[in-house]
Amino acid sequence: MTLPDPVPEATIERLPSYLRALDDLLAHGRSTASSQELADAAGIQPALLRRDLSHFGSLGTRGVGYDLTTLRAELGHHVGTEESWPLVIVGAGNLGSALARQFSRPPFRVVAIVDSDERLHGQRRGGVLVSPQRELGRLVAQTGAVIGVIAVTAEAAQDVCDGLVAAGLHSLLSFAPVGLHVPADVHLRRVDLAQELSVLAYHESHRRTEGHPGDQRPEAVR
Amino acid sequence: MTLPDPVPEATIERLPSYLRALDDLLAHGRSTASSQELADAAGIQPALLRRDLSHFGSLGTRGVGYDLTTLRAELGHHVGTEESWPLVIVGAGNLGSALARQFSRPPFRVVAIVDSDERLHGQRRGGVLVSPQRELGRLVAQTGAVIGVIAVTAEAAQDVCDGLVAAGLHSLLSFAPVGLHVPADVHLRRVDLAQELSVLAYHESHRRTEGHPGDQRPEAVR
DNA sequence: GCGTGTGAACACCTTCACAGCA
DNA sequence: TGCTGTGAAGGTGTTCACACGC
Repeated sequence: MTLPDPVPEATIERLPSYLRALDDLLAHGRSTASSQELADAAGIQPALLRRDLSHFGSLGTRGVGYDLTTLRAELGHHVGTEESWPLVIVGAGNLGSALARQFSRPPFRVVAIVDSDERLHGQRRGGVLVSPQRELGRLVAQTGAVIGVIAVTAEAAQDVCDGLVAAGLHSLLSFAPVGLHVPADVHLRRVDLAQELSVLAYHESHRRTEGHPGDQRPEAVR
Repeated sequence: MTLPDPVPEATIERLPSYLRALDDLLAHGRSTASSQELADAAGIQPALLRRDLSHFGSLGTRGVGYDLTTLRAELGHHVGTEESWPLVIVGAGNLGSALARQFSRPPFRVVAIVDSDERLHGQRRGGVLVSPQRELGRLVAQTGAVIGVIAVTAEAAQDVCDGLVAAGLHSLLSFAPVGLHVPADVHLRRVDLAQELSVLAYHESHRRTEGHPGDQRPEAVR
């Protein structure tokens, strides 16, 4: 109705970069910018930025560029930066603890942390109490958490995932190094740190072996 | 020479999943498996797994499947799991500290951690001393680190990145929420935690708004 | 017969290049 | 004239479906 076509996933993934670029330019006192300038700030090609923005309507002015304040508001509205997103983190180990602090800034806030290790219960992580894992359902209902973060071992991950889905969550971010199964209406994203390192190791293994000098990619990465 | 075509990046990114699937099946006492079984274990389509493996030669046997030990050895060789990869981590904050522990398992090992905050110098993170950031070059040379991990603020990231490149590293993993610029022969991968959450927030924002029931994706995620 | 390996079709994403509007 | 918005082309990745070899 409001949007003509379904915004491509690849575009959605770039919106945070665009918001950062907009904030940067606004902080420098700019009020308008061309796709060229915005793309430079975001580290991509101008044509791609224009195509991405076009999915949200005609936000620019031909011959002029984009009004930064208007664009910022429009994109922010779509990403939901105006709202505040309550998170629940499962796992208060090294990673979970770091995430508890990392994720405690607008538009996100950590409203609950649970762990199966009862020695951690009652401790705080970034100001939030660690609760027993069996209270997960009650906590989600009570706090209204809408995004679940899975920071537990590969073995425990599927159970935790099922628990979060059963608690009514539809958006999950997993750091566990396993493929998780979720119902079709649940959005699951994975961050696999070991995988990232492995990809680098792969390329490093092949640097001298098959590294034709000059067949690499362009300079900027997002 | 040895490999006919350049292995697609997407394939390389799936190799860690395949290694995990292989280890799982081997741990269950299996010695052979079909692409169907392997794909199930990795959470993908059989055809995709066959296509991926085909880039490394004819590793299976028609009518039978794949020999798990052989395949494990072959893939491990390509990913470089036989070697041990020394990492240097820049930034000993919440995230850097968690990563120092997270990344201290084969085939990776943390050989150095640096931070610009001198109050952290001399402390330990997962058994490794935190050193002054200005010693980065010397430490890389001394320890032979080949992969650099950037766990600093967005503002400091480009400087740190330049420092790691100047120190001779060609493989970098950045957790800073900015687009970094590197020379063409450097492999840079980014993990943007805020971006992951933002994508979930985007979908959550649109769950009721435009959520046609039934236009979602299949069940497994890798 | 069975399951791999792969040509061909398909889907998605990015880049090019330019028409069209301020 | 200058820059957006976009049709068309190009590229990359995935799925289909079947010929081929064990």
